[in-house]
Amino acid sequence: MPRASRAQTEANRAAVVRAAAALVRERGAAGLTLDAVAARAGLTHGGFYKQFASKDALIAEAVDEAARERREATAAVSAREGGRAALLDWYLSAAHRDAPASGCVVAGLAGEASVDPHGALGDGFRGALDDLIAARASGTADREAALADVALMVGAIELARATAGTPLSDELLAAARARLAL
Amino acid sequence: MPRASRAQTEANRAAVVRAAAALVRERGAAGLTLDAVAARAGLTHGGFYKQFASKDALIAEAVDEAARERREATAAVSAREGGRAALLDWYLSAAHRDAPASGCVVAGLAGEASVDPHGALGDGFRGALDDLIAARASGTADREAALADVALMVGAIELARATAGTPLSDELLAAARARLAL
DNA sequence: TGTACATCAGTGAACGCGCGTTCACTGATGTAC
DNA sequence: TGTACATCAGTGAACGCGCGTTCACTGATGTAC
Repeated sequence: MPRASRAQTEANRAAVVRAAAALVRERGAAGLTLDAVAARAGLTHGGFYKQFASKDALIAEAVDEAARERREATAAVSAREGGRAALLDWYLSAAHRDAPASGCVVAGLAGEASVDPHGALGDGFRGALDDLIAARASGTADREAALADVALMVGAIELARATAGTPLSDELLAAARARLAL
Repeated sequence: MPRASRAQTEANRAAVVRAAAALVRERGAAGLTLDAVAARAGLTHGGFYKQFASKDALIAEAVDEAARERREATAAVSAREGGRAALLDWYLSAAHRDAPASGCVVAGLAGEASVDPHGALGDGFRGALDDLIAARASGTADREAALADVALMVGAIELARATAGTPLSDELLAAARARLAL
């Protein structure tokens, strides 16, 4: 399958970024392989460097893409009546726990970002974290409370994922919901 | 430096486990290399398989060792007057944020455990998490509150590490302290 | 509009490095007498 | 207690695999006329 059209080329590039945005949340930046990304986008890995400077450059774009996807979904929910509560319900749900690939990028990458804050994903991660804080703080003036809320949300879902399949997992999500519903 | 005495052999093995317990918290299980562990223990990596079945076996021991170290330190603090508050003060301190190698193993490995709950560190991680929950719950009957507290503690320190060097990092720790001091 | 040709996106294979794992070797330790 | 010898912890080098990166090649796309 030689030379694709310009439109196809652009579509392929976007598909690669979207595939990477999913995989980086599911497996982390270190666990993401170019082969897996290309396969998910329906391509082979050989042409990768025609479109991207390096794996790190893709990671950076992927984190931004994941943040953008999530920002749009969050904006839609937050705008509704009772948006703050609905956002929480989703964030601390079993569905979100079980689908990291389409979930919050902050939750998916917090561990890696904490180990290597200056890595390829650092800047994008911090941008996404700012988004999440802003989303939680929207409609309130209490930034300190929003910060604690976000830390709780991220910690709860990460621990719930680490204990998935055990009773503790659901308990953690329920405890976080109870705390934040106050 | 050929054949070491039995006492030396035992000391070397323990040094390797302690080195791994520090490095696994600092760099994660995937970021830990046998070369780095051996060097930190004052050895070369060649003799590694005389003592351990695999890297994964070392990881499992290292996580348990890290949990043990932390349990002892925690027990000492918790036993004191105002132990619960003192534990929090340490956990959410800049010192703890900046020294992951000697810090809480749950905070250090939550990200990796959430991405790969069935990996080499999964069981040890969950054991350490149970310890942390028990430490926080000690003296209270409210398990649900303890679960939310732990999720907040872990989330706050992870996000603080990911943002280390920015004002947000200290803000996150302060917000978590304020929330838990209630 | 059609034709000739240059471009270049994607393929599949190869390269090179890092790191887990293995191995031949050394010589002090530990044991048998 | 001393001597002879087998054991084996640790060394340094090598092996092999995974994966990021590079490259020669293909043939449809895009352009010049």
